[in-house]
Order: sequence, then structure tokens, then C-alpha cells
Amino acid sequence: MSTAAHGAGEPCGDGLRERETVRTGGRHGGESAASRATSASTKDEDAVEAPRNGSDFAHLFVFANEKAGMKKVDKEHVNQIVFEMSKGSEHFKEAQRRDERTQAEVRKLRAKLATTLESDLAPVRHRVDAKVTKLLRERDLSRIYCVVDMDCFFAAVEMRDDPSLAGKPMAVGGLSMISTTNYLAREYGVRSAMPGFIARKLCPELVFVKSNFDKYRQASQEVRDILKKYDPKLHAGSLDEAYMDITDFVDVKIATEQAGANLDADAQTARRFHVAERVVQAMRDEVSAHTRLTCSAGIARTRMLAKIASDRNKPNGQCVVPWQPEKMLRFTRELAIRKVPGIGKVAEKKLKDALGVATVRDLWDKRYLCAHLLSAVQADYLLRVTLCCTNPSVSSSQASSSSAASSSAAAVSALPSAFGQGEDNQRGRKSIGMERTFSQGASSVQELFDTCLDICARLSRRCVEKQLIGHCVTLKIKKSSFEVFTRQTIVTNAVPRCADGTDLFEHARELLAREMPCRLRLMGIKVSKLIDPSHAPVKIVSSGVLHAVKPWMMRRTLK
Amino acid sequence: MSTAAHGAGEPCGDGLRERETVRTGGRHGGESAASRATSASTKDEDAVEAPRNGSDFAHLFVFANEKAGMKKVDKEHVNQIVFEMSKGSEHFKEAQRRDERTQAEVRKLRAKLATTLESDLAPVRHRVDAKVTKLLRERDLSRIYCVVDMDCFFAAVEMRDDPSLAGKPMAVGGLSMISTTNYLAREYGVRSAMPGFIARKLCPELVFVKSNFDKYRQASQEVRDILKKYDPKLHAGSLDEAYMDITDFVDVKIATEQAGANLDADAQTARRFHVAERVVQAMRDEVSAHTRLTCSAGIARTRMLAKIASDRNKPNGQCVVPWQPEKMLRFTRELAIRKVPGIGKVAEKKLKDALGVATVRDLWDKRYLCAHLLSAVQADYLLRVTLCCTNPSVSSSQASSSSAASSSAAAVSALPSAFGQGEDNQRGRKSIGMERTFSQGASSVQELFDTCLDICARLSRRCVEKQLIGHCVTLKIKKSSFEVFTRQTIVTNAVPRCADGTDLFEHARELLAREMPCRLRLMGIKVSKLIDPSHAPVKIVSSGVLHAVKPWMMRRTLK
DNA sequence: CTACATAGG
DNA sequence: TACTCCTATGTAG
DNA sequence: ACCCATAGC
DNA sequence: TACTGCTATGGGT
Ligand SMILES: Nc1ncnc2c1ncn2[C@H]1C[C@H](O)[C@@H](COP(=O)(O)OP(=O)(O)OP(=O)(O)O)O1
Ligand SMILES: Nc1ncnc2c1ncn2[C@H]1C[C@H](O)[C@@H](COP(=O)(O)OP(=O)(O)OP(=O)(O)O)O1
Ligand SMILES: [Mg+2]
Ligand SMILES: [Mg+2]
Ligand SMILES: [Mg+2]
Ligand SMILES: [Mg+2]
Repeated sequence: MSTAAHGAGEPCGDGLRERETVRTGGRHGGESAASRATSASTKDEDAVEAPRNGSDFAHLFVFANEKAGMKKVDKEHVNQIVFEMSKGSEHFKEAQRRDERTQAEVRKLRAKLATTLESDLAPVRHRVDAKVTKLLRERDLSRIYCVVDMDCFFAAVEMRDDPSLAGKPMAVGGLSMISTTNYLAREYGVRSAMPGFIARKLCPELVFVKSNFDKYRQASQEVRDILKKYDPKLHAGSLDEAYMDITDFVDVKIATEQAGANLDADAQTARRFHVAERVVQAMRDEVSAHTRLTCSAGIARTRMLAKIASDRNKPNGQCVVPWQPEKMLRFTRELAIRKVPGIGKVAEKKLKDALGVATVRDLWDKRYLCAHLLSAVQADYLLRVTLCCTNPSVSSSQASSSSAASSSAAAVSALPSAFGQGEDNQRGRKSIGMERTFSQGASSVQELFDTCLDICARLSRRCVEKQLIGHCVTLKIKKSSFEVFTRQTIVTNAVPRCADGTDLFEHARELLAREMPCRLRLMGIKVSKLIDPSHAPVKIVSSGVLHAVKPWMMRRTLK
Repeated sequence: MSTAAHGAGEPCGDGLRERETVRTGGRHGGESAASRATSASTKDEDAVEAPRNGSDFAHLFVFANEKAGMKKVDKEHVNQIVFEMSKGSEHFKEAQRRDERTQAEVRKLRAKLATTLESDLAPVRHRVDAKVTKLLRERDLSRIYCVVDMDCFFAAVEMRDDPSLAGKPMAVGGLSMISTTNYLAREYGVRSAMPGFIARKLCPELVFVKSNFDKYRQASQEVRDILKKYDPKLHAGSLDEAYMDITDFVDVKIATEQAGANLDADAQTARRFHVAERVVQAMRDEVSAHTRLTCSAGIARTRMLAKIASDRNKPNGQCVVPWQPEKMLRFTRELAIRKVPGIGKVAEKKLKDALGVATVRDLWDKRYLCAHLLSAVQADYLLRVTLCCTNPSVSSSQASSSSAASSSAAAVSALPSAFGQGEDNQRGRKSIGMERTFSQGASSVQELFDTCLDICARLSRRCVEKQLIGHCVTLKIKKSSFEVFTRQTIVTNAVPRCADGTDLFEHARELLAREMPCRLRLMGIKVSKLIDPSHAPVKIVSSGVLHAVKPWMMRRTLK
């Protein structure tokens, strides 16, 4: 299991089955695996309410999930502290409201499951089986990927630059929120996304360091410069991680070092992996030598598996996912679904409670039900995961994105962009925004508008620096209750056009005014539908085909 | 051909081909059928502009299309008159603007065609072929359908009630618009949806009679009462047409009249059809005897074909689509696509200009291209048409409607509801509205609001009578330029709640105010998202599943 | 398009 | 003393 | 959700 | 004298 979040309802670990338990011509539900799996955690129907401990609520918090370096943590204890520090707060209440919505979703899924006939599943089976064949046929395992992820990045930079921190548990952030912690702190269960005041409760001697983003950006650049020698086209997933294709580097190394004996395909792959392991070790050594920062790495035949592997031997370690297809598959199937990028705390709970799915193997066993219950996009991604078919395919043209509507909220997020397209996934950013929390303070209308203008001004400055303008302005508001709202509008002339943010504020003010008065804890502004700034405001070609003109400029105006 | 609308670009009638002309690995376009078919009507590139006659514009008007009883009309002459009476008018200009948008769509389709590779089509072929197999396998031809459609219904009622009209060409409607005409008038090309003043030009002796809707409704009821004896569950497609399943009636008749010799399936079907013909003749005789109104009928193994057949021998005739699958298919394939319900003047032109498709046979020949170019829903419907698979399938549960986005506007409308579901397609109306044209008149702001209130009041009255309330209010506006706009809003409390329309007006006023001032020729109000009026405003079940609560009541409100 | 929810660093 | 800030994506209405 | 376009009687 | 009124559906944004 990937997390201690689920104290009660354990899954039905009945291993590999090629068919879900469906009574022919009958209905799902009743004694089915899914039902059993959920009846414990969804206590609605229980006559006796067992007294709850903190672990019953762990699924409400991202930071209750285990991160690298937290293996030996006493989860029960941590969950208890977290619960006690949280319960009754507005934040906790909001978390509970969200959870209730998730439970409703689960009930809906189970209801659909209960009324699913064998005859409904038949065509699904056909489609899924065909897709499996197709995916396996098109699966591309020709490359070797490496994902490098820095160890407790922000914290590592701070510790490098301040030797007095050595040997102490420390966190980057403040009493409100922690960005990351060093591995000493993690032994206390203290990690990213955890509020500092809870962390301090768990570890009173925890040292807090304020974040210095510019330093991290610079360190990141230094690391990347080294990595680029191994793959000039690497894709930076974030400041602290890089997706690399090291095939070429490895092959060159082999070509220059070893005799070109005629090996069969498997032997060649084995040799490549062997070399890859040494290459990556050397690369990591080079990084730590030059930056005094350690990193970890994963090596595999798909980006996704490399990403997962990079977390396995943290800190300062690396992990190879076996290259043999069967072994690779075994590695994959044994993963808890929570390890799969895109499956977060909510999707994990939904899949477990509605379908009894805890591992990728379960996902494979229940692939037909997934295809039936989830949206096409979601089911497609999950199926690819079970088959290690997450590498970009080289199909000729664009697949028309058939979006099939099914349940009310996304169970699984997008196929993470890092896996989606090839190396040239760089089509620039899609939005830029700025938001600010002011906890209890500002609530007079005047203050709120002042805040809004301030955010607009600062954001505009950043936009101007980066040469970004866009046609969509979004106002984000978080109430004191932690409920989040957004209000957006399409603007005919892209903003911001001036660095003081007055034009941006014009629109933001409008959006804000409609909702006033109101008690807020956060306000944010975002600009999206970005366009190339070298853009002539109106350039309509009569055919209407050459789209220098975006649709939202075409808005018909009565009058 | 179904219409004289297309003077120039005739289709490439090269008969049955199992594969479209696609150069392997190459591109479409160039000398392809589609290109040739369009180059004449899309004159953009022509150096020499041929002088245009009325028929070049016939495709702009619904009423230029041939209706029953117009076989011998001199289309050239009619089109010329229509053109001369229309050209330069605001209405004509708007028609031209719409046509231009359609042409743009066509260009887009042809562009996509031109960049379509053989490799793009391969998977499409696979999918389509699989679907064909499936559709044919599931095709249900077990029933005999009959569609009854009254002959020039409104006109027939008026002529029955006013003997002085006998022998004269007449129209129901006025100089602005004609609802329908008798068959004498049709000889002049005068028909439904034609403006009266044009009709009078075509036929100066034309007699105009104002419409009396109540009379038609009553006559309709009388007819239906008779028809119900032959199928108690008939589906009324409109005041003047009924979709019937006469299988049971026919079988009973056979059982009581004839010896139950053991016939093979074909012989039994043949006998059923024979009996059906007599039954329908008797039914029609009964209708005319009791109502002094004649009707026509179509008999076939699918509702769609019965509907098409009902128009074949008008007036006062009937037509049987051969029951033999091959003959039925031949009948179908020879149809001009314009005869297919759902394919109107625009879809006809698009399919012809972009793909060279004029008949259902062409549709079959180009089925792969259709699947590639059109949306899934559209391609699916068209494919069903070519295979006579338009009857409701008996699959157990709902197919998740996968909406694939492709081109910007709908090429083919919905699968007409009459064919979609079985007999119990009666789930009540979805909307109710009222609109009014006031040509040049009212334009002062005051007048417009008065008009709005008046419409709201009258509409509310009708709603109260019918016990209808809804959560969506739509304002419709037609400018003097004939451009149409709609503005709608979701209202938290369903309207109207009072018969004087004040609450409805409250919302309509709001919508109208936003667009004022403005020169209009029409204003309309519609209420939709109807709910059961026996509805307690708030009735939330904690599970959230039992949906007495519609989503738009859940709208979160900041503040 | 607009609003919301999920996800990950 | 009291639950971040940033970007991207899927889904429903 | 909102708005536009098509379709048929 | 001068291009309807009504309902439904698909699809883009
Ligand atoms: N929830 C968060 N909020 C703000 N910043 C974050 C958050 N999570 C991570 N970061 C920042 C700080 C991290 O050092 C940096 C890289 O994240 P990540 O790689 O996930 O963890 P990490 O590098 O701190 O530890 P690890 O050794 O597990 O990789 O991104
Ligand atoms: N465009 C229209 N506008 C208003 N009313 C119409 C329109 N078209 C038809 N109607 C009304 C009047 C018709 O008598 C009635 C039935 O239509 P329909 O069956 O298509 O034609 P019809 O019954 O007048 O002649 P036919 O003999 O061809 O069936 O509906
Ligand atoms: Mg890291
Ligand atoms: Mg990282
Ligand atoms: Mg009729
Ligand atoms: Mg009719």
C-alpha cells in the first residue's frame, strides 16, 4: 500500500482474474468485491459507529500520504495529531464537504455498477480487448528514459548554503505552509504541503527557513546545464526534475567503448541498460560534485516508469525498472495506484471504494468495468498504464479527441503532459496568474479593491517582463470557509497592455464588483488564452480560415 | 434529383464503388469527384462569371424544393420569379450571408479532405466496417410500419368547410407567409413556407384563407381517433401525420381470415405486406369517409422508409416499400439524400459540394470519408440510413453519447425523434414559447418593452393552462436585417408562477434591457428546462442521487 | 465559454 | 498562531 | 451554461 | 404589399 490513509476498508486481494465477477445476465453489487471493499469505509449504513481515530480522516489530506523518507514514520500517531490540530477548523470542514461530494460520486458509481448487466459489458469487452491488442502492437519500447529528481530540493539548497542547519530537522516555508522538508524532518511525518503549525506539533525542534525562489531557480539551472550534456533535449518537468531520453548517449558510449559484436535484440537491450546504469550514476555524481546537491534517478523504458522509479531509492539513489517486458509488467502491476501520476487522493479513494481497485493489477483485472464506468479518456489512460503503453505513439495525424461524458467529476486527471507528447512538448505556457492569501484581515470593500489592484499591478509587471498577453481574465476567490470560486470573462483586447495593471484591473474590478460584499481569505487573478504579443488586433481573412482571429474576438454584437 | 436547386455542378454518378478514390499514401482533392462537383457552384476561382439566373439562388430557399404535386412545375420560371421578387431585400441578404458561411464550411471540409492521407483513413475503414457488420446483425425488420400523412392538411380542411373554394388554387396564410396550399396551387410552384406576395406573383388568381388552427387540431383529433383502431400506440409526428406499427393489426387479421399454413419466413412476410396494403387502404377509406379529408400513406419495414413512401403517391395515394431486403435497399440507395429526414437544404449542399454526394448510394460509397469528415453522431445516422438500420434497437441500456467535435456547425440534424425510440417516445415537451413579428413597426424602447410584456403575459397564460413551468427563459430577437439572436438565463425559481406573466417578464425585461436600444422585426420568449409543477422548491436527498433537485437549482452563490 | 474539481511540484 | 502559490487538465452545464 | 444553426410541419 | 410560429437537436465555446 502506498499510504496509511485507509484504516478500515481493505481491498479484496484476490489476485489475477481475467473476468470481473459478474453474474451472467444478472447484476453487479450485493456480495461483489467492490461492495465488500467499500462497506467498511463508507459507514453510512452501519448501525454502530465505531469511535474514529485520526487515520479515519487521513484521506482528507494530501500530506498524510507517504513521501520518500517516511517509511518508518508512525502513521497512526501522525494522523492523530493532524486530526486533533485540524478538526473543527473551517479548513477541515471544507475538506469534509469535498469528501462528502466524493462519497456521493462513489455511491453513484456503485449504483451504476449494481444495474450493469452482463449484456452491457459485452460490447465493452470487445472494445477493450481490441484496444489492448492495438496498444500492445503499437507499444514503443525502443528508448531508454531517465528521470532525475533532486532530493528535498528547496531544503537541500538551504542546507548547502547554511551549514548550521546540518543534523537538524528543517522545513522550507512557514507556520502556515511548508514547501518541503529535509529527510530528518520526514522521519517525524513532516513533509510538503503540511501546515507549519502542525509540523511543529509533530516535531517541536523543527527549524523553519523562508523560501528563496531565485536561489532555487539558479540551482535548478546549474543542474540542468549538467544534465543537458546527457540529453540536450531534456524536458524540465519542474524546477527539480528532468525527463530525459538517454538512449543516444548510451549508444554512443557503447559504440566508443565496446566491440560491436552482433547481439540479439534482448542482449543488446540488456547491455544498454547496464551501461545506462553507469551513465546515470556518473551523471548524478557530476551533479552533486558541481552543485553539492544530491539527486535521485529512475531508469526505464517508459517515462512514467522512470518517474516512479526515481522516487524509489531516495535520497541520493537510483533505481532501474527491469527491461524485460514481463518483469517490467510485474513491476507495474504491483504498484499501488496512488503511485501512478494523475491518480491523487480522490481518484485513489474513488477507485478503491467503488471498484475495490488498489493496485495496477486490480486496474487490469477490472479494466472492463473501468471502461464502462469511467470516461473514455480516463479509461484509456488507466489501460495504457496497466500495459506500460504510456510512451507517445508515432501515429500520423491528430486523433480526434472524443470526449465522452460520464460521471460528474474527473476521477483521473489528464495524461500528464510529460508523458503525452514527444520531446517537443514545449508549446509555451497557457496561463499566468498571481494569488494572495490574507487570512483573516482585509474585508472592507475598499481594502478588497485595493488588494485587487495591487495583484493586477504586480501580475501585469510579470506579464510585461515575459511578453505575455491574453484574452481571458479570471478572478479567484477563497472565502473564509475555504470554498473556492472563480469568475472569468473574455476580453476583446488582450491584457495587460500596460505594466501598471490598470487595464487588467478594469476587468478584474468588474468581476469582483459583482460578488461584493463578501468575506475572503484569498484573492487571485489569472490571465489565459494567451496570444502572440506580436499581433495585429484585427486581421480577418474573408475565408475565415487563417486564424489570426481567435473565436472570442468574433463575438457577435447585437445593436 | 430531389430539387432543381442545383443548376450547375452535377454529381459524378459513377455508381457503386466499395472504396473511395484515394491515392494510396497520397492526398485527396485535385481531380477528385468532390472537386469537380463543386467547382461549378463555388465560383470563387472562376475567371469568367457566368450571368446568373434565378436557379443559381434556389438553394437559398426552402420553398424552392419540390414538394408533392409539383412534379410538372417549370422550376426555371419559378426560380426566376422568386429571385426577382427577393433580390436586394434584407431577407435575401441574410440568406446570402448564411450561404456564405456554408460555403466556408464546405471549403474547410474540402481542405481537410485534401490533407487526408490514406493512413488516416485506414482506421476509419476498420471502424466503419465493424459498425456495418454490427448494424446489419442487429437490424430489426420484424415489424411493419405505416406512416399516414394528410394531404395538404390545412388547405384540405378549409376547402372541405368552404365549397366555394373548389376548383381554385388556394393557400392557407397571408401575403407574408403561406402555411400550405392545395394541389391546384402547387402546379404554379406555390407551396408551404413561400411568402404570399411571391406566390401571388406566380399565381395571381391564388385565393388566400386565414388559418384556423383550432379547426385543424379538431380535424387532426378525428383522424387520429380512427387511426388508433389500427394502432392504439401510434405516435403523432405532427397535427397531420402519424407513425404507426400495424404489425399486430395485420397479424390478427391474418389469423382470423386465413388458414395458418406453415409458411417460411419470406412467404409470411410477403403475405403480411399484402394484407397490410389492404388494411391501410381500408383505413384511409375510413378516414376520408368520416372526415371528408384525404390522406396518403407509406408502408415499409422501417419508420423512415414508411415516412418517405407516404409522400410518393400524394395526394390520396399509398406506397409500399418492397419488403425484400435487396429491393428495400435498392429503393433506399436510389433516394436523393434530400429525401432523408434530417438532411435539409444546407446539409444537402454541403454533402454535394464537399463530397459529391447526391444520393444515398453516394453516401454508402463515401461512407469512410463521411466517418472521417463528419461528427460521430452524423456519420452514424447517415450510415444507418444507407443500411436501413434506422429502427430503434432493443439494446438493454443507454449508449453513452460520445460527442466527437469536428466541424463548426451541424451538417446533419438529429436523428429525427420519430425514428429514435420506440413507441413510448412521449416524454413530454421540452420547451414552450411564443414569438411575434412586427415587420417595420415598433422600435421605441417603450414599445418594445410593452411588446415584451404582452408576449410574456400571453405565453404565461398558455403555460398555466398546460401546467408548465421552467427554469430557463430565452429572449429571441430578429433584427430588421433578419439576423437572429437569442439571450437566455437560468432562473432559480421556475416561471411562470402567475398567469399575468409578471414574473416571466421580470427576467425577459432583464435580457431585453441589456440589448437596448435596437431595431427589431421580431421578438420571442421561450421557457425551457421544464419541470414537474408538483414540485417542492427544495427537496435535497442527502445522497444527492434522487434528482428532484435539478443542477441549476444548485448554483452556488458567493456572498 | 464558464465554473469547478483534481493533480503535482 | 491558525492550511501556499503556481500551472495544467478533465467534465458538466 | 449560452448562443448559433439546421430541420420539419 | 413586403419572408411565419412552433418545437427539437447538434455542436462550438
Ligand atoms: N505542495 C507544494 N507547495 C509548494 N512547493 C512545493 C510543493 N511540493 C513541492 N514543492 C517544491 C519544493 C520542493 O523541494 C520542490 C520539488 O518537489 P519534490 O520533488 O516533489 O520534492 P522534494 O524535491 O522536496 O523532495 P524529494 O526528495 O521527495 O523529491 O518543489
Ligand atoms: N413551413 C410551415 N409553416 C407553417 N406551417 C406549416 C409549414 N409547413 C407545413 N405546415 C402546416 C400546414 C400543413 O398543412 C401541415 C402539414 O404539413 P405537411 O404534411 O408537410 O404538408 P401538407 O399536409 O400541407 O401537404 P402534403 O400533402 O404534402 O402533406 O403543417
Ligand atoms: Mg525532488
Ligand atoms: Mg520533483
Ligand atoms: Mg401532410
Ligand atoms: Mg406532415
